[in-house]
Amino acid sequence: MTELDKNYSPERAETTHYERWEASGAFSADPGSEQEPYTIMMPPPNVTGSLHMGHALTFTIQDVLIRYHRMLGRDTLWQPGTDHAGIATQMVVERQLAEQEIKRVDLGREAFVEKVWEWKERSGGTITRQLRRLGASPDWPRERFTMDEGLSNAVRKVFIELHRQGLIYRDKRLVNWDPKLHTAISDLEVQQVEVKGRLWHFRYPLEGREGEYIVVATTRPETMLGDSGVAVHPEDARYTEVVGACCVLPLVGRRLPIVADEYPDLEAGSGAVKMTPAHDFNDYEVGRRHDLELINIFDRDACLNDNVPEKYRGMDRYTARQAVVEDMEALGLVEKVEDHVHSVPHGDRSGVAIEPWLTDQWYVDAKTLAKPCIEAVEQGRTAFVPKQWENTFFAWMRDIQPWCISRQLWWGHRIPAWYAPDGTIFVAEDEAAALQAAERHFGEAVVLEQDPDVLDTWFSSALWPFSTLGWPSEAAEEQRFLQRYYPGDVLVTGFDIIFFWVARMMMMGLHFMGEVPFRHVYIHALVRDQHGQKMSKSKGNIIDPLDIIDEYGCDALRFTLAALAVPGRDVKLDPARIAGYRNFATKLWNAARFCLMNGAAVAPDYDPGANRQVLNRWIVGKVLETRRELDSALGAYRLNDAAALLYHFVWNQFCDWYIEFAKPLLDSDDPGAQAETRATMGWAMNNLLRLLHPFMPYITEELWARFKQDSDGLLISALLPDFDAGLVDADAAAEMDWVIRLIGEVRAVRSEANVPPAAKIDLLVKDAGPVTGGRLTAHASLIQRLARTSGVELAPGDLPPGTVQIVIDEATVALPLADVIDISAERARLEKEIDKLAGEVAKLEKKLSNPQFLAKAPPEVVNEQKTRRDDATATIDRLEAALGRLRAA
RNA sequence: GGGCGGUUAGCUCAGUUGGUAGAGCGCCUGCUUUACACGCAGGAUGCCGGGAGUUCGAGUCUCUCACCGCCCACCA
Repeated sequence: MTELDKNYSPERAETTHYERWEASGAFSADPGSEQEPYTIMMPPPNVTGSLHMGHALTFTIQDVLIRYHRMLGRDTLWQPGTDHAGIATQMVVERQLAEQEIKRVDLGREAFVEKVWEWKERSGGTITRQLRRLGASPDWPRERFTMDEGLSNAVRKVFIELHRQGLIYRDKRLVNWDPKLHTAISDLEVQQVEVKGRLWHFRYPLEGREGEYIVVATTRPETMLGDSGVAVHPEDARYTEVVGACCVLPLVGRRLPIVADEYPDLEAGSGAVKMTPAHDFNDYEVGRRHDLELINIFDRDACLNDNVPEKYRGMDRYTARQAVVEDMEALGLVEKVEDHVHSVPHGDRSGVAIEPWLTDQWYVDAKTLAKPCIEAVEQGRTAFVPKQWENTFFAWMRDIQPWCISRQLWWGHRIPAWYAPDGTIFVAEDEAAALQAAERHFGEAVVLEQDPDVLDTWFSSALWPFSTLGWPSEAAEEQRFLQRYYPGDVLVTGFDIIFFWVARMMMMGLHFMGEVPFRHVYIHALVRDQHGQKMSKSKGNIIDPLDIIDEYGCDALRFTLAALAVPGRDVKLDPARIAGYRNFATKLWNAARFCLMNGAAVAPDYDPGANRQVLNRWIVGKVLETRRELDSALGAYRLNDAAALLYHFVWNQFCDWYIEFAKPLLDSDDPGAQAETRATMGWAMNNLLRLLHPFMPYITEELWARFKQDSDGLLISALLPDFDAGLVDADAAAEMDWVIRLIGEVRAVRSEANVPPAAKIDLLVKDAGPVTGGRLTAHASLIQRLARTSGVELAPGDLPPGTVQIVIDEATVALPLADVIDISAERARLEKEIDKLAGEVAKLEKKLSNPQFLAKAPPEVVNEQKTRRDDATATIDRLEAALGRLRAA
């Protein structure tokens, strides 16, 4: 056996095992397998991305689940890939070009897209390389990119189909326009930002009534240049008289009808609202009801266009705001100005205020597609974990708005629509098909122009669960793949993209595959810093997972994230915790080192059921029980419970007790016991490594080579041990628990009574409980070693006076310490213990004397309380007796 | 305005069907106990945010109040 170094070195393990895993084919799904498949669709990170803590959490969770199911023998598919991330990627490349003073428009569309592809080839692999550093084990040969040919086919096919079904349509309506990026964005890409602004109260002169005004309030004075009406509430007595009349728009001179509409709030502002239907979503609706004119006053940069008086043309919206206010003031038409805090919609990518703008865009009829999704979740065909997210999902889906899917960008899936000179639209697979359709339509060939826009990135992501599996290819192999791996078992993701992505995958999956895309949606939380602050560059509190891996090792990071991944709660990442789990890795390493130093190894003919030593029978049962508890924790996506379980088993059972107890047996001159213990220890380590592997793949793989049987390959491909109830020995467990308690008590006495550490003492045991007769002698060496005693014997008769006594259930153990210790300290210890128990007895007595309790509580609970009281009372008696004997000294 | 989550040991947090309050880190006291000081042994610390209710019994269920956080909508 090779000696191990004193400490585990993560770098070495992390640089050797990944390639071996990958080369072994362990990551790959096997469609020919007899085993049941287990599928996770990896949420494709942005191709521009680099690994942050949120990624580390989500991919660790997924990798734990995948490795665990792989070790259950399932045929696992973890489908990896990246997202082309339309706006994000286009911005990255534009920024790089800007450094060379090249502009996108100068390059032209084709050349620019070519540049983006070049960038992708050069730099797009960062995130997947970093995923490898995290130890993630997806099926890399199946890696997909949302702009791959196959996935692009899927996008076109879906677009064409939905269009044919009337579920995709072109419409002219107000959109969220990003004046910096020059594109429409969806409602979800809009962030509300609190802004300290002002509320200007303007006087609009009433037509034909000298000196009379209607006062309107606005936060955006510049939009008045596009006003086409004023609205008041029909029940607003202040204005009944002017409804139907007109006022005159200052600076412009336009006549504005005053209309009555339910929209204005009687309480707010002046009660009268200026209407700018072309630049405000609410005004747009009011305008439609009252046939108000739509006056578009902005160009695509949100600068004023020719529909405003000459002096304002070309100004940007903020300059215009100032100019309008000044001019209104000059006219004496500003009634008052108030400070006003309100939210202003901003583009989440550009960070500038979005402008509602009237344009032609493509929309998905989300309302229709959402219906089956709502039903599917109601019926539990897809279940959210934790369940409370279903409410969020329902709320959004039930009130869903049309989804604007066209983007005025160059990087993305070009919309498969062509326009004839007369505006007729032909949606088709490609230009040739469109031309053909046009020719049929017009009876002659016409020139077509393709829609210049691309699709929202989330459109292609919505197809991910089936487009990555080969849909819509008719090829037999891909059909079989799709059949086998759709729907997936679980989707693991953060709550922030439930709407962006989860909902849309549900829509597309149900519509095109006729079945939900996944059975479970496991929603994990955000990773925050140790004080609960969101990590952000501006706060400077970012913890980079790669730095953590360098400092503590990948396994420590993974184990930490798993241990903190409580369903439904945010993850607060405390570096002290990571160090703690790094220590855990070291502990495991040294336990293994001890095993090796003592010749522990898996013996080919070893049968755990044939163990004769109680200690060995005990640990075998414990290992298997741990396996079973691991199942129930992971089955409920409780990775934190699973991690805690393994941590405590390894440290507080295996290391603290089993290894310590094994020492005398390993030193023993009974060759049978020695051999059995070596073999059991090897078996236990072998299985512990399996249980830990999903969480700590590197260190376990590193150690595996030393604890596996020759025929075993890599740990990643090993199976978890089978649970066998026959190997769980309850008697052995009771016996070992008793011995552990005894040692604990002796240690406590020694410590509290200030017995010098080097002093060896004798133990006399009366009524040794489960450890009867010769069994006590069998454990004597364990007890001696761990409690630092010189001998352990059964007391022939009554316990002698002048001894310190320990009470464990029915047993009393005497330590002849009277001359070594501080008697008063010992007396205090016993009295304290008696007090504690007396308090408990009092509480139990009160409960047990309550007739209501006796009548209504279930009998087993009553009995339990009685037993507890009786035990405590008996223990008090023995403690009192011990106290008496101490006094007699 | 609508909804969700949180408030448990000094800190960060577990506590799944109501039935003796837990972990990690930190703290205190000991320890060259030949796997491990990234260690070992022992110890202290909680009216489980306030109030009310249901129940034989509430950290756990209901209502309410307070504070913190998040999501959605709106903000003329």
